[in-house]
Amino acid sequence: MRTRFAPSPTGYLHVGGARTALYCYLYAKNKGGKFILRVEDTDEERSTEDSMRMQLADLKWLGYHYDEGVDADTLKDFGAYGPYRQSQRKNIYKEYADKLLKSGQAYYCFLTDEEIEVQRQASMKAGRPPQVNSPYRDWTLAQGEKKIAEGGKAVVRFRVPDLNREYKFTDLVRGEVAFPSDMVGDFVLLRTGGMPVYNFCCVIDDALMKMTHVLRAEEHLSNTLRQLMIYEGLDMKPPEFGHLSIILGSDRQKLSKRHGATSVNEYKERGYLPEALSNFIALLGWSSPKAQEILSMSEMIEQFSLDRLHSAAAIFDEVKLKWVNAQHLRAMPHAELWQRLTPFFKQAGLVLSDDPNWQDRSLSVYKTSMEVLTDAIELYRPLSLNGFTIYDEAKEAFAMPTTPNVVREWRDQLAALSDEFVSEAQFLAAQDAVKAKAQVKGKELFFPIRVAVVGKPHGAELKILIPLLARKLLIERAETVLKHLKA
RNA sequence: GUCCCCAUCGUCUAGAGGCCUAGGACAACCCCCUUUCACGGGGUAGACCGGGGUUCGAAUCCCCGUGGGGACGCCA
Repeated sequence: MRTRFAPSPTGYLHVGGARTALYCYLYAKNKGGKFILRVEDTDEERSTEDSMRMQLADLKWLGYHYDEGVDADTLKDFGAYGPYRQSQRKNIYKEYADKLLKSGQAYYCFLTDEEIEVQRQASMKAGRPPQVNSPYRDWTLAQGEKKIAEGGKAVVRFRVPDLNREYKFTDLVRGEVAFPSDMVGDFVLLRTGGMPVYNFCCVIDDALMKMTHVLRAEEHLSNTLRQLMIYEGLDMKPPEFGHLSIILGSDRQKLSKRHGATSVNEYKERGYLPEALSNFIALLGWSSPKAQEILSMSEMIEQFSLDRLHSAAAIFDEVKLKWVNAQHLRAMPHAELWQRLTPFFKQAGLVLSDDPNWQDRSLSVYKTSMEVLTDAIELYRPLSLNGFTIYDEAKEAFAMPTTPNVVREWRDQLAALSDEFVSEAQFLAAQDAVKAKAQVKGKELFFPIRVAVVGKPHGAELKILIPLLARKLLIERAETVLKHLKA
């Protein structure tokens, strides 16, 4: 049993593509089969190695490990059926195109774009599907070759058999599907430069790479007819096909840029966990037999089956994605969660304690207020060891005549303690002492202390924050505020 | 235009002729927990696109309509 994901490197990895990859991966792993990655880079204009690198990195981040394909880091092929980049398989396609040419199932066509366009318009007007009717269809191979030798530029077209019949196949997700054979006209196999076209190399590769199950996006459903014709022409056995419904935006249009983030990488940067993204997209068209909503990768592998695939299109709802992410976040061991958080802290310039114990303690406090990893940045900012800034809002507290005295008392209370950290009880006691000694209450008490802790009179609750800040640091901050007051 | 696919709460879905007074999850609303917020717990509201069949019986099967989507490239 072999499945494959075959992206074309013409941009970032889209969440729709990620879901296709995920289903292929889950299915292969569930069946103990192989999952293969093939790069469909036959569009020389749009394909870039950079895109390929990005997509492979995204796939790796998602954790969909393939057994054969192109390595994400070295970009080297691995596996027994390579090369895995179509651009490196041109000679193979040529060989099969020649076979079709020789057997009369394909022919050289010298039609120009303009001529084709005229035909297309005419067909449309006549209420027929816009098909090409090539005058070169009946040329012999020798005639075509002669014209090429004389400098003619030709594509290789498949000669669609004009027997009037239906092509039927059983779609893995849709059941029986039938196409009338006259639905398509003679289509291109090889471009003028000899580069093959999707429908052709897809067939050759799926056959040569011994694919047994092809799961792909719904937009390929009608391509299946052409591919079936090629399989037949080459006397090769087609794999099983399954066409996945597409993912829509909130306006029921195909999910695109204007709906917001569509690329896997964007979700990564926004602080989503790969396992949560996978969990969420899996549920867009598949359901757990146990009606489970939150699943780990291994649970998905275990429970995955084709018969629970849903054939209707689904809308991508970021609100639910967030919820799924929060669930995964909260279920994660603190040490691991901290690791995932680290790059975001670093990027935001926060310097936090490297004491695992402290990290664990802080996560117990903050974990439930985070939905995505990036939420942690603002949560942890007041705890940063390097980042004590006195904000503009603090001037309201500075304007109070009682403030210098309150801050001094606060510092003294801290200095009188001895532990590394100040407990909630100690803080409450210290606050009461300040209140008594400085003879203030309400705003006049809370604002200065708050400013001396977080640099502004508002924000997270002190009794939660204080126990996470080293006493030494609290004293330093109070001193800083005092200096600021004198100036 | 032609062909193909799809159609259950706002959203993701369960549902394979009686188990359906249509179940779950997100979101919404209410209550409880909590000195605030968040988490958590409990509850309320909310859907079978329409019309015809078939059947004792239809969300489930068939037909038509409507709506949505896709394909019709020297893109994939």
